Amino acid sequence: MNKIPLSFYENKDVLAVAQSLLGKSIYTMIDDVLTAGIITETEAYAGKTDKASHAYGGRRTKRTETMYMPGGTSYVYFTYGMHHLFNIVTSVKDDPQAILIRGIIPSKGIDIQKKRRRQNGNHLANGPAKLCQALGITLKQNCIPLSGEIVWLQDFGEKPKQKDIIICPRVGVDYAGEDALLPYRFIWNHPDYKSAKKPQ
DNA sequence: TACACGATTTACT
DNA sequence: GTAAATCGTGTAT
Repeated sequence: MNKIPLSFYENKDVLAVAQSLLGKSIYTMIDDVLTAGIITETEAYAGKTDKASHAYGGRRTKRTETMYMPGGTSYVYFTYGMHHLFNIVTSVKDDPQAILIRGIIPSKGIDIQKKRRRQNGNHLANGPAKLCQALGITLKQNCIPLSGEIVWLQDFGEKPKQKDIIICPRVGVDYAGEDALLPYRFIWNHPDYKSAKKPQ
């Protein structure tokens, strides 16, 4: 059923994985409901040396401990007092790299996603907290393997052409100083996807 | 214990 | 364009 194996996430090149996630489908089976979407926007967080990363400097806390898990583990965290953000841990155990999923095109269970979001159209899941709400992701899905039956990715061979990939700096990481300028954000310039935060 | 703030979204001027 | 919403987490007392 095309499920992506854990070995895919064990790649130490987080930028390569972040870019190759564009076009993959993310599935969730939460509250007995199946929902899915095609990944159209990602951001890489490059571990201990990346000032924008929660694990910068090798920081280990109760929250960041998930980032030190082996590649293919989900990292969900809660922020702004109301939003959940979904990440995929990559690389090997104790190398805290992760990829933030920033946008999807809903593809399965769209009515459910609209109901969860109480929204329609292209505002449904074009942001990292929006897609968590649409897919039903909360802290309950933190630190679980993406090889299971709750959250997983599938590959149908769909992927953007190189010319349709926009690479630009990450969003909302001004606190990271010069690292805020790194080109670690990848957007699929797809006709059915309009990022809520356009580059430039 | 206390406090400042966030890998955001939404509503409002 | 700006501001409010809202609380877990990290770091300092």
